[in-house]
Amino acid sequence: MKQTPSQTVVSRRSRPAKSPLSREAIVEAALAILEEEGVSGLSMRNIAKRLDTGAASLYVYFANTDELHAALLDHVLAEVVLPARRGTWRDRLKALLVSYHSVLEARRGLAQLALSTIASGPNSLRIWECILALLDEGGVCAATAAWGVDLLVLYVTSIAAEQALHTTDDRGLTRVASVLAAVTADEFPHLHGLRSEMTSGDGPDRSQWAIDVIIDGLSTSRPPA
Amino acid sequence: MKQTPSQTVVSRRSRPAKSPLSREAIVEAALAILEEEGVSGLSMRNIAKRLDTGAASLYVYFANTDELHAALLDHVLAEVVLPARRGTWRDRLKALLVSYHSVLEARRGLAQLALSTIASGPNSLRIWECILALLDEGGVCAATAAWGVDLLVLYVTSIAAEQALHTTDDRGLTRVASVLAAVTADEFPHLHGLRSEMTSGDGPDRSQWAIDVIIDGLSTSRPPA
DNA sequence: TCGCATGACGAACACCGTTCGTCAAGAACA
DNA sequence: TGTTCTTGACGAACGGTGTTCGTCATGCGA
Repeated sequence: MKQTPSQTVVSRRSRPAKSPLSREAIVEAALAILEEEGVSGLSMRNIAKRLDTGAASLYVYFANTDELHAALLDHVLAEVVLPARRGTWRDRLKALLVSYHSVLEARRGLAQLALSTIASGPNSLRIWECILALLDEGGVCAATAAWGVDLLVLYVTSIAAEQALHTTDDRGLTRVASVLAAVTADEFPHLHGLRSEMTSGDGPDRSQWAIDVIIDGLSTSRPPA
Repeated sequence: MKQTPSQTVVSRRSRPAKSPLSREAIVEAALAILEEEGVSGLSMRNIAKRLDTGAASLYVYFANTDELHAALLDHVLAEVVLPARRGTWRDRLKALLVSYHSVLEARRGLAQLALSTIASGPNSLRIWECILALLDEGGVCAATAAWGVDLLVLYVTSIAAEQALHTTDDRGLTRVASVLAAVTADEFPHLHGLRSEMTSGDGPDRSQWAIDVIIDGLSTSRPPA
């Protein structure tokens, strides 16, 4: 940062106070990077650079990258809106999950991060509690509900991550598409017939449909043994 | 590898022929590492070391790690057993998915790898085709089926990955458990009441239950617009 | 005003994926 | 039997990563 450590600190003028670090400031900087460069830019050195400091400074506030990622995720999860008291439990549950999905989708790279990070911050708890309450209201038995929370959250997260993969200029999807295009009708008849439908549909359509499917399953299935 | 490049190659005795590299040999070595050290040991250098060569040699057969991972995944997916022609389509679909799940579960770290790798190898195609055929047999409409394949495979993969996280001596699950234990009854009543059920159940029970839930939802839901 | 706790941070360590240039072995051909 | 030419093997290096350690400065309590 400074040119020579032997001389006096000359240029405090340019960045007047250089506000001190904090978990909040670090999370904000990381979030900005996530949006600009995606998850690949989310390195300790890169975050520190944006804060005009060194990577080692971040370790005062976070034990490791996992912890920073968890804080990052929970920070964004604050934006998930819990549904109001109106409407059926199904509609409200769906609204909650759609909100969850859209929050993950809104920020580039966030869904991918959510997949590899176990969120257990206060905002996660808030969401879990709300889902449990809604399932309880819907008459879903307690054991089903407990496991259902995991099912719903995990699935919304993973579908967001998958769609994020498809959205970015990824070599993965193009490879799948080219593989599908090369499928012959006599070797894989069904796949051949549906090869265009397989990759069709935009994100929100597919995920809302999938959320419906899972809620349907949850509300009709019997309790786990 | 050799001590001095100036002298003659003296010790070819110890490893007589040093069988040449191949995609197959590399995948086998990588698989062995995956089983012994988990996904963290799966680096190019580490794989090469097991083959008694340098990392650069692997790039003759794989363009990058993504490609190697995809090959690795598809290689293991060969073990997924497609169900026989007997039984209802539901039972057979469930059997296929359970097999898929158990294959991912059997090898430490594989599920985690599957989450971040888009599988589009021949074995994936084989499985996709089978799922499509079963859904078709079950009268699920084509559009639902096309999206349902994605839903089913993605979900089985992610639940396997999550359970793998829990199985290994992970700091993640213990943190969740401790957070749940600290939940107060008046702040999060439902969560408090179900805090033991949330983390209960072993892997196969939960995943089989979840697979049932999704198939239920798929078979009752209407087509996507 | 004097310690002292604490945050900031440069340097270093041990890794990582990937590329490049070189070298040897084998195939193809004269 | 030479002689070229292709191809795989691979050491070294580049630029990145997470993390730790030792040191320095700052601001606060005494």
